[in-house]
Amino acid sequence: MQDRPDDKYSRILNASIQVISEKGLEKSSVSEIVKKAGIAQGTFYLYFSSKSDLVPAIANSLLTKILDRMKRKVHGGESFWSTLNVVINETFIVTEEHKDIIVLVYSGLAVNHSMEKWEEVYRPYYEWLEIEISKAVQKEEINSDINVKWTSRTIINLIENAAERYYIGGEQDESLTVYKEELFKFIRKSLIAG
Amino acid sequence: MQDRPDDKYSRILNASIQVISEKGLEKSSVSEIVKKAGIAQGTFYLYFSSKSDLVPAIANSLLTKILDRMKRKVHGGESFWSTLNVVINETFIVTEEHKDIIVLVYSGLAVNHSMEKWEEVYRPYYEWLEIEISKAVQKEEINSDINVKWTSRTIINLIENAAERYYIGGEQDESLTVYKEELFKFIRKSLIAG
Amino acid sequence: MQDRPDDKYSRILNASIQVISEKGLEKSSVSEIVKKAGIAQGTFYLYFSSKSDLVPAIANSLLTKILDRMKRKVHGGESFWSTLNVVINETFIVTEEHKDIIVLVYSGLAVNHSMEKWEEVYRPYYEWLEIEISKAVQKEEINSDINVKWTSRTIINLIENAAERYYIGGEQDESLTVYKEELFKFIRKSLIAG
Amino acid sequence: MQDRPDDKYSRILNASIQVISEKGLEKSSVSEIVKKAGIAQGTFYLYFSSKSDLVPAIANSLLTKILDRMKRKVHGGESFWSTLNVVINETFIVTEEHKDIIVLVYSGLAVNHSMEKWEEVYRPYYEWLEIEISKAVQKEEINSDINVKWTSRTIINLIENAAERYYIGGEQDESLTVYKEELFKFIRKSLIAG
DNA sequence: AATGAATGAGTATTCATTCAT
DNA sequence: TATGAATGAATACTCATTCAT
Repeated sequence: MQDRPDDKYSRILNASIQVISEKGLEKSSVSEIVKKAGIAQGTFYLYFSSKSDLVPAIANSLLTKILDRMKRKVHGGESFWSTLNVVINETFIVTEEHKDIIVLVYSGLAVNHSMEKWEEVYRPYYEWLEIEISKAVQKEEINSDINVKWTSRTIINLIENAAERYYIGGEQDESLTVYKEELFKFIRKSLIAG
Repeated sequence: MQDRPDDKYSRILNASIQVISEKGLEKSSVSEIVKKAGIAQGTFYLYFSSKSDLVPAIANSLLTKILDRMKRKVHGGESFWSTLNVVINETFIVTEEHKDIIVLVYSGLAVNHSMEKWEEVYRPYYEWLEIEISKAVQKEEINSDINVKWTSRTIINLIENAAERYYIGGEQDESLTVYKEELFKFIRKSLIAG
Repeated sequence: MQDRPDDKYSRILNASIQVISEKGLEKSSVSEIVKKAGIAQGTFYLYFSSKSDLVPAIANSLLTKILDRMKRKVHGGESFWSTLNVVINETFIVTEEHKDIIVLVYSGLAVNHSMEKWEEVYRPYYEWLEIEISKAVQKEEINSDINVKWTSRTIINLIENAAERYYIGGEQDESLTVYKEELFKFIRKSLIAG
Repeated sequence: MQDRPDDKYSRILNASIQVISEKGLEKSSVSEIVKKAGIAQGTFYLYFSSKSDLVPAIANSLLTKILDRMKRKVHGGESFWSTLNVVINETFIVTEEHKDIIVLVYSGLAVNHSMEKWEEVYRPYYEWLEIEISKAVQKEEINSDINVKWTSRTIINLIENAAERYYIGGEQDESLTVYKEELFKFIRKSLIAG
């Protein structure tokens, strides 16, 4: 992972996302990825130490994208409930766009027993929400009797799971709006002072 | 999958769980599984159509186990909150016991694009909780203003995720008791009438 | 091979011909053959000692069929040239009917290094034509200056090859009638006294 | 197939011919071939797409060899009968030398349903003889009342078959010289004007 | 004679990775 | 940096054959 991926790095990453979206990780070969990226076989290993090194890079890329979108929509003055809606909406949008690869991202790290990577990749996202929650506690929008860290992670997982179930699991009995409202209500009731 | 797995089927399944727990699915070989099961290579294919056919079978085995444990502890007279505690406790117990394979189960089905299997395997569990929730609604223990089906699935996912984060993600900043209480409170607040 | 194949033997043989015609020998499995024959796996080995034992049996079946057809059309009084036409016609008819398996028969025996079987299977056919040729020599229809045994085998091979080239090799530039006439002329010129 | 096979291609091809001559195609393993060729397993697949891809390559190699030998002995001034003798002699020589693999070549293409390859491989040989026959027709050495294309193919098949029967089928009742003379006479009588 | 569950040897092919250029 | 030819380890799966019933 590099902060400023040069051209080749990005080309590999994008080619990976395309190929892996189509065939899944196991059935994707490095040779197909480099072919799509337009580089030589050996060049791959100048940017990634192995094929499985792609997974955290993809995860990072996607989570960075999600977090950037959220930050761009949240400016600081609004209520926490507005922020929560942003989190829900953006998660659903990105999950829909990347549904073929997002399961890999959400779970693939775990499957490969690389928990440290998982933690590392998710940390900025978790921490950003922790801050938002803390501010909401201070503003007394939500109950002070909660564990901020635990709540941050639980909410993120809850929203991700709901989006997955909706787009990937095919749980589309209701309209998207109703589905997201149900989710919003569920979380809100848990958090509000009462 | 068979309701009454005969001896060979069970031996393969148990051997698979052992081997896959140790090495993960990809690094587990059929030859190692059959060696541990004490059967011939070809016999494997009389009971499973392929190596990946093991995943839903293991998932089914684990979920059946969890559900059986829950049903044994829930008798019908108790409050929903008591039932919810059983669900939380049993999920945490089985997750701890099978933590090396449970991520595979929760995510492997999705990764292999076998959503139908996922739905099929989870259905009895989802439906059982739906009934419990419906009863609680009738008893006015929980808010009638909820979508029972959606709530059932969300609660199960929420609890599974929390247990995973605790045992697999290493999110053990607090005592298990406190952690589970946090979870119970979070769900309870979402459900109670108010 | 049995002179009076009982019911099961015939069912296996016919199933083999069907399956092998479709997929070729190597890709045909005993399990598929027995399935089509409607018998148990083990029963196959009561009638054939191995899978490759099928090839000479099929060859024998086909050559017996060809020879029977020829004998039925040749009664003894006609000229050798009439007999030659029968041989050509019947070879072409059976080659067309069994084109998917006949290459296997003509060459498969040789490929499996089982020359003795080949000789054994072809012998009745070769010998029948030797007798016809000898009679033609005596009737001074054909040149006495030939090696009867060699000629018999050469003619049979020549006709078989021409039929193969026509139906299997796709050498169908001309009409079938013209093609067979070319063949007839070629052989006749070689044989006639002059 | 390449016109200028590089070193590795040739080494694989020669190793294949040796191994397959000994054990036949089915019982020859790629691992044995690469071992004999002194290259890595994977390298095989850089030059041949599969094991069965060897068959047309071997066929091409052998037919090229036969045709080269013939062309070297035929200079253009001689009579067609001299050329025919060259064709017979060289076919017998190469058949003897490669008797363990030549049946595979003559029949393997056909067995594998790869008629196009067969046609492609044989074409230069067929065409060369067509030209020789045409010249003989012009010189009035042979009957003008023949189909040149058909005759070319028939003669080649006839000679190949005779050589096979002699060396592989064990049809060695007479001396080689007498056997070849019988063959020469048979063809000559068919062709000469009369 | 017939069965069919069980066997286990056998192998083509893939592909991540390396390294000489 | 970049290449891509070469490597060779690694394995799921097939299927002819057996044998207890």
